Amino acid sequence: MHSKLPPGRSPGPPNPIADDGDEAHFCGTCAFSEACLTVGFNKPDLRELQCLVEHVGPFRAGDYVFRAGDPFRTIFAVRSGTVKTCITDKEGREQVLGFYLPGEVVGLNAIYPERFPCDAVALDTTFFCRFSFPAMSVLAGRIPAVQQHLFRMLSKEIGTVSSLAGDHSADQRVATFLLDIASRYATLGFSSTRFHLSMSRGDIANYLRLASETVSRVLTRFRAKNLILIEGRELELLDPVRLREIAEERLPQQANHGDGS
Amino acid sequence: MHSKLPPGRSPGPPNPIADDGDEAHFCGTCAFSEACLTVGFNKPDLRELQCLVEHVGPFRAGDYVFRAGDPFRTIFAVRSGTVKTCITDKEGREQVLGFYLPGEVVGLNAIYPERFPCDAVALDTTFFCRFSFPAMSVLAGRIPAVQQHLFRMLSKEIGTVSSLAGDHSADQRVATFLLDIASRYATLGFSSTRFHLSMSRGDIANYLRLASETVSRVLTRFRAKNLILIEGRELELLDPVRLREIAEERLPQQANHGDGS
DNA sequence: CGTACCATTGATTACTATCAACGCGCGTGG
DNA sequence: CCACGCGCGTTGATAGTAATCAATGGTACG
Repeated sequence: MHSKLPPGRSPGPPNPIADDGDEAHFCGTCAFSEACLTVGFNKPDLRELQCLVEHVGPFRAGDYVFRAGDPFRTIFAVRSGTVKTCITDKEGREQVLGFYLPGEVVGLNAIYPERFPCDAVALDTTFFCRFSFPAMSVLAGRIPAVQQHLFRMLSKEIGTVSSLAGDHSADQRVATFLLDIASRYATLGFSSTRFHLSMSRGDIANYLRLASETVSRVLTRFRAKNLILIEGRELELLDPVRLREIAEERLPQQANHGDGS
Repeated sequence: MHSKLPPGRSPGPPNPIADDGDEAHFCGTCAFSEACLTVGFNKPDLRELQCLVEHVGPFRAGDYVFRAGDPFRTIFAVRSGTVKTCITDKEGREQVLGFYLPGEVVGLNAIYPERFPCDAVALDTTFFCRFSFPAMSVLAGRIPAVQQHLFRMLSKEIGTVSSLAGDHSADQRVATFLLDIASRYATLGFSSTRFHLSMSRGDIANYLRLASETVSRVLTRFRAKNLILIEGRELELLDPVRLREIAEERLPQQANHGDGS
């Protein structure tokens, strides 16, 4: 189980894991569980899904799962651990595109270019279910639930990426980020108020288009306001309601004097 | 040129249009042309594609094509005109998510939520091919080329949205935007150096996460450097190479005095 | 012919990046 | 065992880019 986190991982809460599946069954939290359940675990169709999946890992923190430019053949569903995707421009500057938690699928943005447009890097010790995309496409042609699931995942990813689009203050971005991660852990059945951040401040900052110092300062400020408890990468959300307000507030400074007009 | 634009549109430069299709044929520039051509124009399969498409329009500038919250049933391929998608938060502030030119498809981000997550607003007089998504899914199950095309469009949209992600200077953002629009017009077979911007400065600014004053200033600066000619919404790229450099340069601070040199 | 919106330009503000220094934990190697 | 280096995170001081506030001219439209 999680008991043996390979490198003498210091104390701290165990890492969420989604490995209730085995050779014969998919993980309950797997990105494809819905499709599988719809189809039914015992039908021959499922056997085919089983055949086109491969369990890979472990990847250690810092390992590349794939690299920008690699030919696209497979998509990766995270079983346990965390992944970041990022592009590196020619000057060597990195741009974090996203983080993927257990049950989420990495690599969908590679279908169109037919090459991975970004790197994927493990942040934790990470395991995947690897699916052959061509095989899955064929299956999708025969099983509407699989096809629909792929469409939905792709569409969802568009929405996820768009949500970063707005021009928000540093406070708003950080609050939104914390709540987003929390809700994704909640989906996995883990605590939505207490969890471990697998990524560094630098990665968070990069993802949010901020400087890492700014992220540090915002977190310090949130802690001072008793909105969160944070120690290293261990986080507890003390006031999610207020965080939500911060994330959504639109008026950076409401110096509302009598603008009653 | 493109013979008959249905409603007698007032003066002004002709708007790029992609309506070489008719009842029996799809537009050559249509987002689905590839799928159609792969299948073959004369096969029975294509007849089904024809059956699930509907030509709708015209929409006038400012008209809503769909609104956030509307139930999702159809996707829209732009035949002619331009569309912006945007979300409006509860305080009434708008956030532009994207612009869609002829041949591009609007609405793919609605598959997952099963409702449109954003508004779509015509910026021009605009016509669409409207596709029933459930019907198209069924067809995709039988015609691999159609399914593949949907996957590719979805994946491509993820990449498009991600490209806004980076933290770039105002100059970089504007240069990137101009080149992106130019290349998309080029794909349509129109000039890639001279075209009409259908959207206001405010929309561009909003899309790029800038203030409209900033966009104005950048454009003025680009004109002063002889990188572009711009008059109202008529634009000519005089030095796409240099614009590309600006879009990609990494060091914001370059004390360029003798630029024109 | 007035109203409203768009675009441009100027002056000022302010948010966040940048530069800099320091503490801390950890692995390495003397 | 302890010195050392290194990456990470925090905090402080300063500066710069773009937002905001403000005013003007142009243009479409009723």
